[in-house]
Amino acid sequence: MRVTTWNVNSLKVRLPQVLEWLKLHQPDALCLQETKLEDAKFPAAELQAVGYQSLYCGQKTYNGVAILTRQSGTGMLAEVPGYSDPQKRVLAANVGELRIVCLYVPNGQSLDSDKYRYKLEWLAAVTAWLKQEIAMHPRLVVVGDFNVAPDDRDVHDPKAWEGQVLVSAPERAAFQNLIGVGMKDAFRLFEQPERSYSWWDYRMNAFRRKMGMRIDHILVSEALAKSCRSCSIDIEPRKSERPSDHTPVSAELDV
DNA sequence: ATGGCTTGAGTGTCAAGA
Repeated sequence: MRVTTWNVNSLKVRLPQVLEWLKLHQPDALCLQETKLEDAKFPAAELQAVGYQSLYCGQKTYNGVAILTRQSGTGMLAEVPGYSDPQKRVLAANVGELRIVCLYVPNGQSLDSDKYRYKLEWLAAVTAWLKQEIAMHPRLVVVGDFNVAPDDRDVHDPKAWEGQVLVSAPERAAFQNLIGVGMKDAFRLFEQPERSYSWWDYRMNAFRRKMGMRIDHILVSEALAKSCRSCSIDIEPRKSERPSDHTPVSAELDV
């Protein structure tokens, strides 16, 4: 099984690229964030035409998550039980032997923002829920835009970013806490190129200058880690016309 | 220099992203 995560920053704008990418790479599951679409406007027919079924949970303008699969997903859950949140950021489903959780972690804006407090509270709620998920589903894959660069090597200029949102100590601790439910960062199970990032700012030619961050992640449960064959970032879509600022991250699992 | 692009909403120009 191959599982991919991609923050598309508007599925309406990025649909042609998503269709093209699906035809080229044929993952078993493609998890999307920032679809920015109400459910009534989700392009399920266009995706069906290239062989993918859609599970989605969206809203107008902001947020929105989806899981596209070749075989149908079951056991869909679109919110953290007991944590009511009008922002559509969570989607879980069983796909084949896997339980897949797709997350769009709040950005946080800045350390003194209410959005930052929301980010930490949200991560704590999700972590508590994932403890239950992994107990019920040992073959758990948690993917998405985490809006946290776990380590300084995930940041193009750690000095400039020190203490900022995406890298601050409380965010990194929250990320480690989430990992602590029994997950591994699939990307770091393997040798990787220097300066591997999944997001580059649209401004200042950040992509060309390799000024990025690794904030999109695939976490695999410890039970799955030994069957993980690879994890890689595909920077090709970031080179296209009207790219998303994020690029796909994929993992291959022997299941 | 709190900008720099991009998107959505909506038709002005601003919020939000990261």
